Amino acid sequence: MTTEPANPRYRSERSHKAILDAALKLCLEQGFARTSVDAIAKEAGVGKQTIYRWWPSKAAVLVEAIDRQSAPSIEFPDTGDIYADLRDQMVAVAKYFQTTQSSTYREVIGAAQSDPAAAQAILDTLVNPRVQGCRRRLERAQQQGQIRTDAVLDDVVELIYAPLYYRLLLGARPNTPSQVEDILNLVFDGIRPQTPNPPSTDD
Amino acid sequence: MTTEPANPRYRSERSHKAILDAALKLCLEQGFARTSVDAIAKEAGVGKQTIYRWWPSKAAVLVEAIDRQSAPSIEFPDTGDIYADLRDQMVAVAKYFQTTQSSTYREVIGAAQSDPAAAQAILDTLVNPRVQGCRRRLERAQQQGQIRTDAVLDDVVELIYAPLYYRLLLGARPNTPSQVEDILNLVFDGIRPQTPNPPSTDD
Amino acid sequence: MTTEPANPRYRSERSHKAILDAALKLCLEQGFARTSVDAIAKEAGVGKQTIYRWWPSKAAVLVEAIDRQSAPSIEFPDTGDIYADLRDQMVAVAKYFQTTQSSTYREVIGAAQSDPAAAQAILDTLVNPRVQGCRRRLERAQQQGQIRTDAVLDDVVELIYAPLYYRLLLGARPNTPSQVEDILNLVFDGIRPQTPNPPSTDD
Amino acid sequence: MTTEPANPRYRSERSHKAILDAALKLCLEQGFARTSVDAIAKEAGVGKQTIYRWWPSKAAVLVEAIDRQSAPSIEFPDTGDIYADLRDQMVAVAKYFQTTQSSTYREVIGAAQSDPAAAQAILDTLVNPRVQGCRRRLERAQQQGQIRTDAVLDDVVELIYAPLYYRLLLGARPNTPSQVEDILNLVFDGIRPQTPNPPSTDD
DNA sequence: TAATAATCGAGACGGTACGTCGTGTCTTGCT
DNA sequence: AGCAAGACACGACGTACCGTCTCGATTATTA
Repeated sequence: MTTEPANPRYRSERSHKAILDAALKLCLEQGFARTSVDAIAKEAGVGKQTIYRWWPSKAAVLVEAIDRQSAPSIEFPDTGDIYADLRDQMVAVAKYFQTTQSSTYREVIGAAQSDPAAAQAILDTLVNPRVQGCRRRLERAQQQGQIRTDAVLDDVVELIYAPLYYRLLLGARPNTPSQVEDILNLVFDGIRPQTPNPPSTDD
Repeated sequence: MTTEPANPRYRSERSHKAILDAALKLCLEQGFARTSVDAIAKEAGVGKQTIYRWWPSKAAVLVEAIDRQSAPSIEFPDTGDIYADLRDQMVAVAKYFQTTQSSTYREVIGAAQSDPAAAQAILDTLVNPRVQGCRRRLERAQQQGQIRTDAVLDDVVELIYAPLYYRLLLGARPNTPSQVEDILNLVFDGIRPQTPNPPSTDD
Repeated sequence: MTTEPANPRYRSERSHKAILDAALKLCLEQGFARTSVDAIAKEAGVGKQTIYRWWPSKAAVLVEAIDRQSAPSIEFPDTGDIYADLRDQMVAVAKYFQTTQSSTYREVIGAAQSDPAAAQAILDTLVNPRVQGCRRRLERAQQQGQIRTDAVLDDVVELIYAPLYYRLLLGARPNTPSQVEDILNLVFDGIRPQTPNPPSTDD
Repeated sequence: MTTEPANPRYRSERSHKAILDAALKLCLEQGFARTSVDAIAKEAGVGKQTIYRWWPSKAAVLVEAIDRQSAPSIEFPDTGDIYADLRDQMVAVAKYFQTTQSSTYREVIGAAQSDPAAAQAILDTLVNPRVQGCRRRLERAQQQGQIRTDAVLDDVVELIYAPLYYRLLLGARPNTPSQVEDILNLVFDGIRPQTPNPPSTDD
């Protein structure tokens, strides 16, 4: 795990799990900001020192907890239809971003703005693995001719995920499935007017 | 600012400005998280009460301070070329997001993840005015036929701004001018392969 | 009060008193060592900071509290009979040293062994005023010819008080009134054998 | 030492000594209060458990360590002149009480105010053996007519030692050889005015 | 011009949480 | 099998801030 020290000489597996569970539970109940390390320790039946021994901060605990919780759903689908796969994945993310649970993720990203180590942990543990999954799926699609060959895929990944995070973190508009689809259509077809030159075009 | 009262009488004007200046200065020097209300009050030569009289939180102070600082650059350019205008504006934003000053903005957005009132202030004061400026510019471009008529402009605005915020807040990659241009090209042309020949589907 | 800072710009008299009362109460109930600053603060309905603002340590709080409690009994009696006065005072001290309350005093002296500031406060606040009272009484007695003129009174004071503290702090034997009287007789008459016959010294 | 088990087998002898040495060394360097059991264990190259196996507390360790250190000087001199012997012994104690090493002893007595077991160990191990030595010397002197026959020797011992401890633990005045002698003269001759002439009473 | 009222600086207040240290017990794995 | 090394639950430490509440001094208005 990213946020662990190099040398877990030995750690109590029971305590480890109890800490992650307690952290998630309390954040769900009262929010990340209102959840103190003391409270996590008490809820987990653990000494505060044990938390500080294995994680550098409250945020780091929750990065690992969130990761463990969401690890199963990490794989990107591949049905052969890149549009459908992207849509399904984005809708799944959008739905998660609408849940109460994701508030914890949101607040952890917020805390990471003042905590470079936490920011790095988020990237390494939560964001990049999923981004890479998306990228690999895009690569296959590009090889199959479903995506322009000149598209820089790292940019494409960002273009797809960025609106979801924008809405999550700025809160201007909620992440709804229909808007996800609107965004995806724009990403596929662009905003340039349909080429006025005679030989053209889709709808 | 949203939370200001009707009658800032007496000595208030001087204090008001001193608070905003002190807040920006301290955040620049040591970051938002390490800047306490006490410290702002002391730096501004002001009683703590005076700060709480006008703003509900430290974040709210900085929303106003950042707004005052960036107010001049709020207008969206209109040279007639929507691509060039978007590129110039995005590059300007990207450059700002690379500065040290923007760290304060970044941290304030972070704090807002646990502070709905601050989140609303950010939207109302900092984000929405600029978003609306962008939207109005896009409307003119759409009327001039530079953008597809079926594009939903609110979505387009998000698609343009989201990657900038994504990089600001997730920190995966820096906001460089060249990447801004790559993104903009994707937004304009989409990722779907060119289909010059009318009858087509891939696979 | 000795242990207060020079500049009590203003302090809440209510809190001040509540802290001293709470400290004495908790020490009486569970002993000085088992009484934490947190507990005193909670019992007094006071913030911990308020304690640390006015006293450098838990021991300093209790020095002041004990002083306030015992201030009334500070005066040394003067009936004209120095022996009787010393006996009465010593017996009073011995009785106090046998009470549960004095355990707090005892433990505070114990803590002062590792805390020079507390040691000084004990001397200045609790010990020296009483020692001076005793000394002044001895001076009057010496002038009245009830005490040898060549006796160094500072030493006499110590000789009188020391056995009381010795028993208090070493705990070899309890401070009983009868032993007090034995000691006092020794102090008055010395241990040298009576030498009524003019020519005498033992080898 | 009181708390030692019956069978210190295996590697224990080396560890036992290392613990006592480490404890004394650390207390000398940084004081008893700032010396933790962990630190002693580390310094001695010993597991913490090994310390707790043999002693009930840090104070108990130091009682034994101090005892071992001062055991050689336990015997009371007997030159035949009780005054000279007492003076020599008291001066020796006074000198020791002025050394840095005695700070450890002082602090251990301090800690014992909140630790009855330690208090008992101090009495049994350090104080009573020396007190008994003094008492036995006084007995001989009394039999030789150098001390009043009606003097209760247990009280006399206390009267002699108490001022030394009073100064050690209260710290009002330092333990100097000359003051020791003043005290001793008072103990021998008392404070009552000389009444050499048969017919006499004070005022 | 003096008296009165308001506004503010300074900072004390009751609290909560922090991250560290020390305690005495328990666990692991080396020797 | 015995021990060092140190993880563990626990509890206290002293500090930093929070947001509220005095307290006086200074200012502005009214008498």
